Amino acid sequence: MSDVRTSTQARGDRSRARLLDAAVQAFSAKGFHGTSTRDIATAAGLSPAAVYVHHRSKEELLHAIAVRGHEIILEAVTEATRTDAAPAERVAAAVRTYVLFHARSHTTARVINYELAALTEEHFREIAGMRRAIDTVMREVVEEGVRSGDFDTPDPAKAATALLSLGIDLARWYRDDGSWTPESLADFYADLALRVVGARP
Amino acid sequence: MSDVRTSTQARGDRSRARLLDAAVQAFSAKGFHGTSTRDIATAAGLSPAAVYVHHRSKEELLHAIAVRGHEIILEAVTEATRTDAAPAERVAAAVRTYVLFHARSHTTARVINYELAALTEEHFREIAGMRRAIDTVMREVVEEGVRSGDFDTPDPAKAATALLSLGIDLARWYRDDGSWTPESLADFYADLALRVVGARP
DNA sequence: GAGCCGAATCTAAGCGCTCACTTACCTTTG
DNA sequence: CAAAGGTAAGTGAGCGCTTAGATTCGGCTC
Repeated sequence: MSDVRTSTQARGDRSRARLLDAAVQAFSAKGFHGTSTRDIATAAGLSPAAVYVHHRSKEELLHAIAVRGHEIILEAVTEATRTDAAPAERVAAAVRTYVLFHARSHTTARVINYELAALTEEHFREIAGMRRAIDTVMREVVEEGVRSGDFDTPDPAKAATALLSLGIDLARWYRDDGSWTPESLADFYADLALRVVGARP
Repeated sequence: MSDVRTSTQARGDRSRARLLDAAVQAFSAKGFHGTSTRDIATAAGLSPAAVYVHHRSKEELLHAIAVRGHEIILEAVTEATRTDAAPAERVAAAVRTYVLFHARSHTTARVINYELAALTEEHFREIAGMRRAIDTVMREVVEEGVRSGDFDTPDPAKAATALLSLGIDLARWYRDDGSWTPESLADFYADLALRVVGARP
C-alpha cells in the first residue's frame, strides 16, 4: 500500500469527488440545463474531457447526487423516528433533522428537490421511490399520533405533506448570510410541527 | 372597425398571448434553460422567428410571465387582508387565496417561483421587490395579531415565512390528477395557518 | 368602390456560437 | 509493461437570434 497522497487510485477518487462537488454547486446555482460540462470540469480544476473519465454523462452526475442526497435524508428521518418515545417527540425529532439538513445542505437540497425533471425516466422513477419512502416515514408517525390520541388533525396525510413541504422550501429561500441559523429554524419548525399535528399540550 | 376575428391587430395580440402561454407551459415542464425558443414557437403554432416579432428575447418572455404572476398574487393577498375583520380571519383569507392560486395556477406558479435565477440582474431585482411586498403583507397581518393578543407565536416573521413557504411548495408537488382539490387544500391550510400563528380558539 | 400604400404579421434560411460527448494519445504509477 | 488518470483537439447537433422578403389588412385617394 503506497502513500495515499500520491497514489493513482487516490488521485482518481479525489477528482471524482471534486467533479461531484462542482456539479452540486453549479446545478444549484444555475440549474442542470444552465450548467455546461465545461463549467463543472473547470470548477473541479480539470479539463472538459476529464468529466467523462469518471462519469458516463452529465445526467449520471445528477443521478449520483440525487441518490446520495435522498439516502442521507431517508436514513436521517428514519433514525429520528425509530425510538420508543412519544409521537410528539418523534415528529419533532424528524422535523428537526429534516430542517437541519435542508438548511445546512441547502445547496445539495436545491439540486435534489428542483432538478429531478432532468433525470432520465428510469432514474426519475428510482428517486421518486425514495421520496415516497421519506413521505411514508413522516406520514406514519403523524398517523400513529392521531391513533393514540396524542395528535389532533383533520387530515394526517396533508399534515405530513405540509411538514415535509416546509423543509424542502427552506432550501429554496435559505441564505448562509441571513440572520436565521439552521438551529434556530430547526427549533422553530419543530415547535410549529407540534402545532400543525395538534399535539396535546 | 373591422371584424375582430380577421383583424391584423387581433391576430397579433392572439399570437403574443399564445407565445406567452406556450412559454409558461414549457418553462414549467422543462425549465427556462431546458426550453428552446423553437419549442415555444412550435407550441404556439408559429415559426421560430415569430417569437421575436412579439418579444425581444427569451428572457423577456420569462420577465413578462414573472411580472404578471407576481402582480396577481400581490393584489390577491393585499385584497384578502384589506378588511376590518379580526386578524385570524384575515390570515385565513390570505392563506386561502395564496394556496388557491398556487394550486389552480401551479404551472405559472412553478415558473415564477423556480426560474427566477434565469432573469437578468435588473429584472431579478424588480421581481425580488415584488416578492418582498408579498412577504410584508403576510408578516404584517401576523404581527398585528400578535400585538392585539389574538395570536401567540414565538417568531411572527418565521411564521409568516412558513405560511408563504407552504403555498409556494404546493406548486412544486401539486398534480391536477391527484385526489386533493385546490379547495380542500385551501381549507386545510387556512386551518393550519391559525394553528401556526397560535390563534386563540 | 376600385386601386393602392404603409404598417404589421409572419416565415425561410441561416449566422456565429456553444453544447455534450468522443477519439487518439500521452503520462503516471504499481 | 499493464492499467488508470488525464488531456488536446475535435465531432455533429442544437442553441438564441437576425435578416430579407412575402403576405395580410385597414385606411386613404380619386
